[in-house]
Amino acid sequence: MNAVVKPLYELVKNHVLGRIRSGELKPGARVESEYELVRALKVSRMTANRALRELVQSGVLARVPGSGTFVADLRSAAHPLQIRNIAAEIQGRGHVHRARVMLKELVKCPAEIARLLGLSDGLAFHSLIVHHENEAPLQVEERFVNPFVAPDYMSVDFTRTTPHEYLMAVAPLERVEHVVRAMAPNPTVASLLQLELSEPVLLIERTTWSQELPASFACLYHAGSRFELRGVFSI
Amino acid sequence: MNAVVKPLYELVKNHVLGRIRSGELKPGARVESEYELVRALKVSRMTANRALRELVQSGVLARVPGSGTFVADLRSAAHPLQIRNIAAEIQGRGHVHRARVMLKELVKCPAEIARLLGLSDGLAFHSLIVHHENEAPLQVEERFVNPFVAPDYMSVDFTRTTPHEYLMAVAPLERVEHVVRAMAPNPTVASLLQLELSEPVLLIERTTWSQELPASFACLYHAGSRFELRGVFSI
DNA sequence: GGAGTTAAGCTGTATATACAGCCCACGAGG
DNA sequence: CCTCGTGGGCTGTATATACAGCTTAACTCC
Repeated sequence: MNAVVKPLYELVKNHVLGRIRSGELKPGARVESEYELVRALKVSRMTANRALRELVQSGVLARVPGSGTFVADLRSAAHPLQIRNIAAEIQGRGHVHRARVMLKELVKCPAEIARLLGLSDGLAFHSLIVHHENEAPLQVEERFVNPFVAPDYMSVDFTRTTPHEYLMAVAPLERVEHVVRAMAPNPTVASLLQLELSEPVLLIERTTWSQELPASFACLYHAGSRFELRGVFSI
Repeated sequence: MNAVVKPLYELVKNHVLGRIRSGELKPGARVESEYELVRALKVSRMTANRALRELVQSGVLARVPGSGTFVADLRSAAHPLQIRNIAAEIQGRGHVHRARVMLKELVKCPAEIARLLGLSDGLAFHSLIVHHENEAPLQVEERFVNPFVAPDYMSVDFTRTTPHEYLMAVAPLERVEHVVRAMAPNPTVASLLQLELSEPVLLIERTTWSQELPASFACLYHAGSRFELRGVFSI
């Protein structure tokens, strides 16, 4: 086994990261300029620039044109979490994913959702699907879909393709907005997730846009005791 | 007002993004190679390379050395969410943040937490703080801190600095792990958040590492009806 | 016809060079 | 003493060039 040759810009990044990790450089402290790195580490300025630029993008550093590069103030930095496709997540755990389609219909949707989807007549496709992991219900997915964006929504077999997958294939995704909150389930959701009404539920609201239009609004309900979101952030 | 001159690599990114947004390029489709972009858009290869590299980093494209560049399969892409500092978030809304320190002590902590923090004797600092937004309780923060990482923890005034801020200042943060879930509150948390026991709570568990050591483990409890996490993802 | 070789095309990295624009400190001149 | 200008240092962007390593397809030779 040969030692893996690391790219030079990675070495430059680690040089800076090491001084931050060790505590030598605290938030707000000044980092070497590109030219100083060129002289100290015998690299080209483009290499130093790439290293620093990538550290800015990951939130470790902040740069002020004309002034210098500084360790970012992590107090206000946001730590990322990730929301993944439910079917992919279940399959990634090596388990079996199964979807039960409870409803698939064209309805006049609530005024607030019609407004959100930009529907003048309020008519939208509506689906209610329960996603199972090894036969245990994990997620209830209630979705309203803009018929102008996905006119064939009613003819899709959602036991084979998730609505999210279908929408992405038929209309290129442009923007996704998520809201996560804890709530008590309504009787329908509780029964579909096989929960008591007192058991809390983790709700993810997902709104998607495609080609400048609101494409769909989904409520993803999960049993609090069986579902969690995880995220790791490393500098 | 002059029109803002966009960098060339942004124009190249938009050229590619436009073809994806319009639906012309679907997931898996091949994108122009760097040399094709050089010829088509009259830019240098480094500029095309930067544009494509940044689109890879944002998850829009995937590159295969020796083969080509392709539109990423968004079905498996993860959408980012962000967890922010509570005091910064409240102040960002223009509201008043106030912290009530309920406990600040050295305790023998539960075995599982001792193991998590790598404490052989199980002795850790323990604090319980309620964060208020305009005098309404928003978050209960229970935290166990490794005394070897932050020996002065007990002498800090947490009505002026949040524990998270203090820990970041005293020991450079290296890694943060978050777990988000919905749960029913225990009586202590319910009373501190002024909730009924039946009202669900959004719990964020945060574990931090500093200089190769586990530094702290925190449980952040929020009233489900007053707190939510938000995230936007755009291509 | 099949197997092995070769060439073209691709990404990934690295360098030297150039110019624009911003910031700050220093110094000259009022 | 205060103000204005200037120069040095910094980031940001852009180009031309080079080489390594990988993949794929075509082509040659058996």
